[in-house]
Amino acid sequence: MGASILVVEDESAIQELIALNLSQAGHESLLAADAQEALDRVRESLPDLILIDWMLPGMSGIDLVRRLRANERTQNVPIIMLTARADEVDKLMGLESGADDYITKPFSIRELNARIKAVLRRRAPQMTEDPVRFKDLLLDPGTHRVSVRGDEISLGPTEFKLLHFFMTHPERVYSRTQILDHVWGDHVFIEERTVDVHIRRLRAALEPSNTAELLQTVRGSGYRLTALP
Amino acid sequence: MGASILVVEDESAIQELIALNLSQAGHESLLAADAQEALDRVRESLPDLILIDWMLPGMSGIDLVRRLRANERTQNVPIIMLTARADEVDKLMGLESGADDYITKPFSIRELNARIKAVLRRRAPQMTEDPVRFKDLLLDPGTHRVSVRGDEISLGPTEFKLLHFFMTHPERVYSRTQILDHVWGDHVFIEERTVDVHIRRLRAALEPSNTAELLQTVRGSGYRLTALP
DNA sequence: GCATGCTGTAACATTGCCGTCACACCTTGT
DNA sequence: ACAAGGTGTGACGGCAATGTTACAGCATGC
Repeated sequence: MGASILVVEDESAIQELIALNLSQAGHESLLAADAQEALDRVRESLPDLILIDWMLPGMSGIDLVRRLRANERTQNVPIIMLTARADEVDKLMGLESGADDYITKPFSIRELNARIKAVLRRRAPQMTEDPVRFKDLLLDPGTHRVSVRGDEISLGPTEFKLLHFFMTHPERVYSRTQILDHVWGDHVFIEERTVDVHIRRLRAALEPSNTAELLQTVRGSGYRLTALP
Repeated sequence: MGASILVVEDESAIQELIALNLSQAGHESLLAADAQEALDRVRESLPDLILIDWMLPGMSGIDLVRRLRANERTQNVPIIMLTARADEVDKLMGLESGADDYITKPFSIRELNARIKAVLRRRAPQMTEDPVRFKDLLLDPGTHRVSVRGDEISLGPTEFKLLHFFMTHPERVYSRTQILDHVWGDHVFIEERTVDVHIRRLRAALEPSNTAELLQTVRGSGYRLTALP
């Protein structure tokens, strides 16, 4: 814990309420009263999460979300919307505009905390250029090599990305759809069963090093890379 | 509608006022005059919502909330605080102690009803991606694993969802129809007795860890996951 | 032009789970 | 004690999910 959270809210009462609550939960809160101030704040330092009120003076909360999503720097920062209007339409618009979650006012502090915790928890680890280690496996995106205790393993491009994804997201189960999104990229239109085939090819490549059993299938859910039996 | 609501209030005038109002709204009201009585009541049957007066003889309302939140059995029951003191501080303390909402006295019946309705609407404990604990059981949807004190339990997809449902809705009896709706999804056309079979399979899987008795049969009503003997 | 390596898809094989039934057992009321 | 309904239990056929193999297309390099 101990995340930095930007609160964009014009009503000072609610702002203080949230800020106090966040600090008690061990978070650092940054405050902004309108969209422009929020954008300025974000330019200085990137928060781990942004809470945005739907109704803001000047630029609306939704427009702010769009702006944040359009900016490469901020497009991956999770956003929670606060809205007084409980209509389904609003919810949809909020999510479509790019928010990760929304809460309708009046909301309880418990609920707010739960949402924050949930959003922060699924703050996904990114696939960077750094070498990744998992059990005996060593994967280096820079040199594009995979090895087990020094013995190199030869993988095709797709198998490499697939293993890279699993090694940066170990122990977690991912559906075929999620795997397609992360490894192939969103919006690709590929048969889900194709994932199975690549899992098989990856397993075959890992087989000689006896590390294939790390890649488990979870019937009905997807696949997972695990260190446990 | 038709929720059971526990009212913890020492002033009998207000108590009766609320009870009358609740019954007119189609709710069943349970009454308790102090914190201890409230705890006793809760032990018998779990209400859908608890109204707690801030000022109570003996243990204060806030302490009661803390006690309820500390108890595994009651930690997810929504709570609304009634308080005569309108200070922001009080609001904060009430919410931080674990209440879902608060109402300052004097309050209008209309407002009370609105709050109750709102809280009940968002009451349903959701089956999220968060790990769930219940007694010795630990279920993690993210990794799709269930364990008892470290020992993993292997479950099929349906048994997993079934256990997940019960663990997020403990201490409450669900009919076979309700279980089908929640676990299989609405509008499925499946024999109700099928639920029995899956309950049996789940029990068999829990048997080795001596946690099978947590899954109780309530003859004529359905099933329930409970910590009580 | 040919060989090579990789990919996505389809088709077939296999596994494991699911839903249902039949019957045994238990509970309740008369 | 009996009947009647509710629940436990074991077995079984079916089928959906997954494993596996084969193949055609498409780059790339020689």
